Amino acid sequence: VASIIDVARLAKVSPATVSRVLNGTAGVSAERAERVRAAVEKLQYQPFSPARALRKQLTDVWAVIVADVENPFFTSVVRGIEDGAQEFGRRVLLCNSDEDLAKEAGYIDVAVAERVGGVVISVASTKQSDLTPFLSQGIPVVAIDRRPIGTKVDSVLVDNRLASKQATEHLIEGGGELVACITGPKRISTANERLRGYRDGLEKAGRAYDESLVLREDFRQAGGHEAVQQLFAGKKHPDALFVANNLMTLGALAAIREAGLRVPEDVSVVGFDGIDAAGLARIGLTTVAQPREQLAAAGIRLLLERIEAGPEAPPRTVLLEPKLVVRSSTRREP
Amino acid sequence: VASIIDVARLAKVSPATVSRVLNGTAGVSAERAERVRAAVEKLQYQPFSPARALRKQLTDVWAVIVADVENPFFTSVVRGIEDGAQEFGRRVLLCNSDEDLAKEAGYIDVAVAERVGGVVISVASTKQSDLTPFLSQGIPVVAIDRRPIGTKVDSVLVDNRLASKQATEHLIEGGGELVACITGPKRISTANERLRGYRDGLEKAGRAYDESLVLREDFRQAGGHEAVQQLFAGKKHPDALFVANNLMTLGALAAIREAGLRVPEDVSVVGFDGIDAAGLARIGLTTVAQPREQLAAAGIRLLLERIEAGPEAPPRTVLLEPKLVVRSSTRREP
DNA sequence: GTGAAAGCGCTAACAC
DNA sequence: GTGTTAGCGCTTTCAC
Repeated sequence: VASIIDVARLAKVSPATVSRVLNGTAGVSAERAERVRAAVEKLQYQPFSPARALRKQLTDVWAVIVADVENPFFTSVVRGIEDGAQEFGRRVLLCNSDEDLAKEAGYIDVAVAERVGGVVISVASTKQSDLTPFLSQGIPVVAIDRRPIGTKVDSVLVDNRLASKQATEHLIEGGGELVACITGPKRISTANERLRGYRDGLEKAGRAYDESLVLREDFRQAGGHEAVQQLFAGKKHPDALFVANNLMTLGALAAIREAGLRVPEDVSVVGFDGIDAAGLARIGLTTVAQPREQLAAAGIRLLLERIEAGPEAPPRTVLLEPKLVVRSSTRREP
Repeated sequence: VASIIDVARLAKVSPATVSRVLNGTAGVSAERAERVRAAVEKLQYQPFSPARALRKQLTDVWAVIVADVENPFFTSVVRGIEDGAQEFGRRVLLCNSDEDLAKEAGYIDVAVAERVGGVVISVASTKQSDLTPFLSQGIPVVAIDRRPIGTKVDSVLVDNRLASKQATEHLIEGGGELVACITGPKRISTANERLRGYRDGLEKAGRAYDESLVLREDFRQAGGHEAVQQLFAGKKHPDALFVANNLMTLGALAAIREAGLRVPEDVSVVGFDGIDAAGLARIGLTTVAQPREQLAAAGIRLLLERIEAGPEAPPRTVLLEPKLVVRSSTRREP
């Protein structure tokens, strides 16, 4: 609990000099600097961040708000952001909104109260998430993965629509007669865009859109499981399936297996985002691979540029291209 | 960027009154309180945390330092801690040491500099991780999952040794003749304890300990993969395998599959900790299930009790019992 | 190159 | 109940 004054006293210099040595803000004679360093060492002095933050009206912490920390996609992106932040001497306050608007709003307040240096957020709801607190306080924000509407913020998004269209085409080309789609809730932009791409794919192939083959569930493993059960309980038995989320894909595959069906012989499956565990299964999963590292990297880049440019610069959007990786969970051209 | 003074001015009261209304620290007449709330709303006032922290010499943030954010075991525990922290109005600064001592030391410094209200840490190295900065600054710490030696801190640990012994016995009872073990680096206590339990299991069954059947690799997927390749490249081909980590188990199963071997017919496998993806594979994984929720809950409990009791109270250790869950990746009694 | 001093926004001790 | 005031630890003018 030593303060800068204790250090100054011990080193027989003024607090200002200690500050200068520690921050390298101005020249200090070698001899005195050495005394300061010795005193710091001796007292185990650690500058008290809140005092500095109060003085500078700014924290060297960034907040990362994600919709689900337990989703490997997000942890992977978070990890990338954290690594990047570290390079710039920034710490990361990780907040898990848990797909819950109220929790998200709470964390947004926290980030504002802390006057964090920047925010990277993957919103819980495209329409309802409210980013205006950041904008009104002049805190730089970057939205990633999910599109927030109603606020003009820098964004790093993925071309979900195109990739989903390709995934659907791939299923049809492989002989899929009845292609089903499992996607997420309406409040999540990625869920909608992926559904949109699925429709594009059907259209391109001249197939009719059949509502009974489309299910919306939570972006969780249980959701995928449930959806598959419902699909196969119905009259139409799809022979091809596009699952628009990584966790759901796990659930869907498990349910397919429980139903005694084979992949890809009975049902072709395309998932979304990589799942490490896919290698574990006997089947290699055909999937739309997300550019996780690029998401993190572009997020950091936009954030830094925003910090640099100030709030007046026009918002920018980076659109990344995911890629369909064909493995063995889908049938090839007949 | 409104401050408490702006609010006071607008509400025609003193800053102290505003503070009292916001914190409920003392009675304020209903009328004035209402004026204050209106002013807060009008100005979009958010108290500036660093100023409060400076005044109170304490942050309402907890730090959670984990060894690997990308490991589902840790994210699950982190999530539990975060949920618990929220209940007590605490935020969580998540730090990923990435199994790296230097990175960990950096985060420990940050946590000290922020004077966080408490720390939950899963150390990168049993022997080398240095928790003394917390103790010397009087910051409450709880170690979870991995045992830190050299410092007397509250700990929530799992009885790795016993569970591993049971896992090994199970493999032997199922007809395992040559039981191999893949574990982690020496610096990680859980790796050592699990190995120790494996030896206990062999001993109990009167089997000799064979060093060539024991491999240490990183606690990562690639490590498990590599280890299996090495094992089967050797002269002795084990017919039973205990993998002492969740990610490694994924790699090990993949490598076994690549080698054209069947589980459990050719190789019985027991993993450590649940892997959601196990349900996805054709095989249900027999595994030592970790009490993730209990780890988080006990961690929070010890932290709160430590905060309550102060630094002088004797450190406590909670030992949790993991449970062997038998599924279909192991052969049953012949 | 160095020190004295002011002040960041908040809370708590003190007066009334 | 309420306002006045001091001070938390730091950085940054401003003098010298």
